[in-house]
Amino acid sequence: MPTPGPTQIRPRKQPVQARSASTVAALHEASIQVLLSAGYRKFTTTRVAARAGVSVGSLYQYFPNREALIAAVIERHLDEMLGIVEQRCREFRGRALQEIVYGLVDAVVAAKWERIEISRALHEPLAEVRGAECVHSTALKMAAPLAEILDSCCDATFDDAHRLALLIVISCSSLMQTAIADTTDSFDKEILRAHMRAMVLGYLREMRAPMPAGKTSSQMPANVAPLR
Amino acid sequence: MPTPGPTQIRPRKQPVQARSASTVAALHEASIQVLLSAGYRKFTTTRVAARAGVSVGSLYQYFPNREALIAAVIERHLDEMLGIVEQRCREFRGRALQEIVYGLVDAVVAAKWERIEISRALHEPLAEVRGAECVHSTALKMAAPLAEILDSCCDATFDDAHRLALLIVISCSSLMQTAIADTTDSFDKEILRAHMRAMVLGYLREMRAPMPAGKTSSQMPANVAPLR
DNA sequence: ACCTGAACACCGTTCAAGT
DNA sequence: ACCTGAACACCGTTCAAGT
Repeated sequence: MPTPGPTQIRPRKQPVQARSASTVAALHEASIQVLLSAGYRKFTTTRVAARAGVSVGSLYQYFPNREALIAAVIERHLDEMLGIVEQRCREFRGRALQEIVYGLVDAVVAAKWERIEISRALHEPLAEVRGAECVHSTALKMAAPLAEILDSCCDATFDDAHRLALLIVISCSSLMQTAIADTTDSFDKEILRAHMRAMVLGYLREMRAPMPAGKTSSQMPANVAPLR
Repeated sequence: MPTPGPTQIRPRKQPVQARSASTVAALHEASIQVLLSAGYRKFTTTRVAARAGVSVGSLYQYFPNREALIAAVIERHLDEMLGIVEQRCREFRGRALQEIVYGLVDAVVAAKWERIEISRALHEPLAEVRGAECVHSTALKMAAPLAEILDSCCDATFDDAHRLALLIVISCSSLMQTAIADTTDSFDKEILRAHMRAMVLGYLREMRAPMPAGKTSSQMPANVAPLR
């Protein structure tokens, strides 16, 4: 007999029929709606199921528990942010350090503010176990292209670019998240953008390795065509 | 009759007899023990009350709800961190920028790591509404002495030191919190300390105002006696 | 293959009854 | 003044019964 093991932590069945696929889609959509309209405190399996127009039992057929449900929303959101970073990293490849930093910071801040409602609603679950895992794995995925673009930079060199990249990603993410969650609005978008630019640039300038031959410092951004 | 209003959101009575004072102390202690031994997921009013050796009813006589209970632990922890910052700010008054930054970063990182267990356990509640409020008000309280020491710096000048200070506090706090909550240990204490030094120093160098007459740049730390 | 909803265990909070 | 603990409402999760 094939794998008679207990049904324990299996990530639940995948939808195979049409109606079940639409059930999953409805649950996804309902999750976001409940989050936006009621907030995480009222993010209840019964409430989400009701909003999706299905029974709780159906919900548990596709999501093993409440955390997995919220994790789905988190993952979608973080994947969007990852996409922005990856795209901008391709665009700014080979440019000067300041251009790279400004371009990336601006893109990320803009993207985050476009999703400010959902970002706010996700603040609490992001700190829970499952959410923190998603955050960490996304940070690792973002650090890769960022490390690459740092290495491609035409006017600076770094030792251990990957570690620098990871720290920048974590630092900027947590800063933006805290700023967005702050209901007193101590930092608006423009102020945060300006300070994040200075913080990342200042950090990288502090950390850059002595220039080797072949890279020219303090020059015009070399005429390297951006990738594709 | 004096204030016949409803008993709604009153922060509960203060202990006036000896036994009730000890009940509050026991609840405080039990909260920390439950948090450390069972984690926030199992931080239950019934569990805390049982651990403290009192009934749930007693708990609700002094804490209006579960959030207020965890908030008490959060506040104590953040107050300790605030104390460290205030003390170090007094010690490093008038020193050079790099000395100030290194001294403060080192002190804060060391203090946080001495409380790493409770810091980890508090990661989730820190993101909840009540916790975020505590974090924000503590950040404001920390920014004040930090702004002052930045203004006292003997080899750099800043416009709007308070805003810089607030952003540094928020940035460093959230970075440390994320690093500590990370169970995969991507950043150990020493690495984080080194990077935080560079990040804060780089940021401030990027943000410093042009030197006015009267402050000397790139000098030995002027022989200014630290306060008291 | 998928859906339903009653049922169970557990938790936050209250309140009448005690000392 | 303070404590107790049963009671209530609500939530996460399961599972026998359906189509």
